[in-house]
Amino acid sequence: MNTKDRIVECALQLFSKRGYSAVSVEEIAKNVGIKAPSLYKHFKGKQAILDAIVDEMNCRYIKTMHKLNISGSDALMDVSKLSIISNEQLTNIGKYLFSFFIHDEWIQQYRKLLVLEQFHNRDIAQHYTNQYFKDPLNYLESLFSSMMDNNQMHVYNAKIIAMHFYAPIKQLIDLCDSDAQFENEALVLLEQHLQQFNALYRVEEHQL
Amino acid sequence: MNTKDRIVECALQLFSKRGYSAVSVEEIAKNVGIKAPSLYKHFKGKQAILDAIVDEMNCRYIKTMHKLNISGSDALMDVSKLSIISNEQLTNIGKYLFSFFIHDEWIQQYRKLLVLEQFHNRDIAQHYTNQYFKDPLNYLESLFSSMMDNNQMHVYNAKIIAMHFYAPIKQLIDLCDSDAQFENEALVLLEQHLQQFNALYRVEEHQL
DNA sequence: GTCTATAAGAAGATAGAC
DNA sequence: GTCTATCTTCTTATAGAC
Repeated sequence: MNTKDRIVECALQLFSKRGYSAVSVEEIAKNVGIKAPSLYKHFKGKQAILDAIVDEMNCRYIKTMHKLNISGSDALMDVSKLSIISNEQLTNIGKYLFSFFIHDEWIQQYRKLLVLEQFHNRDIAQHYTNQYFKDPLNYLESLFSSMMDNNQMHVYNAKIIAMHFYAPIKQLIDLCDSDAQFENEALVLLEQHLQQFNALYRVEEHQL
Repeated sequence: MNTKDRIVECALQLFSKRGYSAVSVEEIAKNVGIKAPSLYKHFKGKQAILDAIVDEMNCRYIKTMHKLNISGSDALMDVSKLSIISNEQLTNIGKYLFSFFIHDEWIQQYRKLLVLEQFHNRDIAQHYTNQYFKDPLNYLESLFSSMMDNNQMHVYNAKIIAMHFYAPIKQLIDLCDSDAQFENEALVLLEQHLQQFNALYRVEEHQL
């Protein structure tokens, strides 16, 4: 990997733990393995590194969303392509969401960065709410909407069903971010949550 | 109010928006209306101000929890004192939780501080997970447990019911923290969430 | 592109007058 | 308790050699 990318990587790692202002340029350089002044050949300044991180991760996010919506995926499939979604498939969507957000190191570090900078940076607050609230909820709302149309789910407010599906998942993610040791417990709760969600909302499969 | 308390108040206000390390002692002093060196007559240093905030707010939290559990309250009542909880009372518990967390300025600022410092400070991470995850979930779990015992709720996993009740509320709080303008929309979603929760989980009232 | 040297300023903290 | 003056260290950033 070239030096510029290594700077972005190291900076993200440090920013995600302690926040932008608590990390010095010298510390970033040290982690990369160069001296601080060398870093200024790659970036105009400290702020430019943060901007590059946000641009890079935002770009990756858009690409990922594009992939998931167009070409499908193991778990997050195009809503319009599926007529019937089994309980197991729905459970897998929940598990996939959780482990994707938790186990991709870049995703996790960038989410932590968004959390730490959200209150004094409007753009970052916007990225955070879009990526971790509005976009997933909109996706799930349309998924559950079409499932209700096909008599696969009991009829309720689709937006609220989406919240009931997603909010517990996001809560478990937040807990893991705050304490990585919680993950094992989170996996059990995730499984139980998804089972109970199916029991509450799904029209029983033998009735289909 | 004395100067020491004003320092704590101003520091919390600033820390909650930009985080501990982005705020200078001079800036805190300026907000209080004194010069930076005067501040050192009240606190040993910057870190001592943060420690005082955490101690103070932790103390308030314990007192509040004590009140709610012993002497009861309009909305969050002692579980053991109530034999029957109506749909409306349950809805009020949810609304009270939300507006208490959102509208008390100290509570909101302290929550934001906990969020901003959680990833590099174990004590703060602990306070955050206790106050915003474990404690409310434990309270609700025992509430729903006793309601199931009394045939007021359909029988499911009480821990998961608690998550289904609380996670959407916490999610709406997080969204309001990130964007205060979201509050009106959040109130609508909160109402719909609580209604749907009752519809899903509660044994219908005329059956009692 | 990386280094050493260094400027320029900010930040935490102290001394001592009032 | 508050102030002015000051110290020291840290931090961002630049200049210029290699």
